[in-house]
Amino acid sequence: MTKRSKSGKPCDSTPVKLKADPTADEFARLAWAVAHPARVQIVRLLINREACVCGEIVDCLPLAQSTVSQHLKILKESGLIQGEVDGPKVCYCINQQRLEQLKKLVADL
Amino acid sequence: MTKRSKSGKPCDSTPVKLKADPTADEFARLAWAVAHPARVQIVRLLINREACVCGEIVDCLPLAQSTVSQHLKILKESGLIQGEVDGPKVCYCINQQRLEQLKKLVADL
DNA sequence: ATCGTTTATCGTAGATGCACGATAAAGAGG
DNA sequence: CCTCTTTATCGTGCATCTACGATAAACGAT
Repeated sequence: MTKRSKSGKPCDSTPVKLKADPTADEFARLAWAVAHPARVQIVRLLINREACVCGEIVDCLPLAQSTVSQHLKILKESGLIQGEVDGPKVCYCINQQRLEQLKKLVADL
Repeated sequence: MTKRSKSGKPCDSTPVKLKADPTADEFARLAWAVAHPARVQIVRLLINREACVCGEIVDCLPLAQSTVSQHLKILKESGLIQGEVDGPKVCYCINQQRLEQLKKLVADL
């Protein structure tokens, strides 16, 4: 039942159910954040600092302002980006730490 | 005239919309494939075990066989895994090339 | 205070995802 | 032939995503 170091079988058929893996959940959460073309483009825009204010991002995408705002909210909830209020505008930027976490999770696959 | 004239052709700047980015679409496609905890676990399982028949994967997850089969189908359609028929069973394995593509896309963010 | 700008949220409609059980399809073996 | 095993697919219910326009909220400027 516990981990065993069998040395013979190439395909160990230990019938162990994978428990709810917090790492898998976190992975899925981050992956899901960038699982839409618009969100990928937003993330890239912010990484390259080609845009940061919400309005600029809206102008770069062929989507309505409300739709972009929804995508920004999803990205913000995932932790990948964060917004800072600047007067009536909101300036978004990448959360580098979170981005690195995503990169590490994928690289360690 | 709150809106920019569209009937006439002023030389005013058209906002630079991002063209449909095939890379972003591809990125989103691959990210979507691993945007669910069960699929993350399946991918990890296949990476660590080299190959597994469908039944073993089902035994490892707290999901119905039909549900697992759906997840396998999604992963297969993304190209991340591939299945090989072996008698009545189907042996799944990672598509290393596709996995590397995902890693590169994320690493190059 | 009022106006104009900027952004978030609401409400809605259609599409899709996810889970399950039931059933079909394919092959091995008696 | 029939039966068992294994996997894929079907059908369904429920939830969520995605898109939009309309509206609210926050803020600077007049």
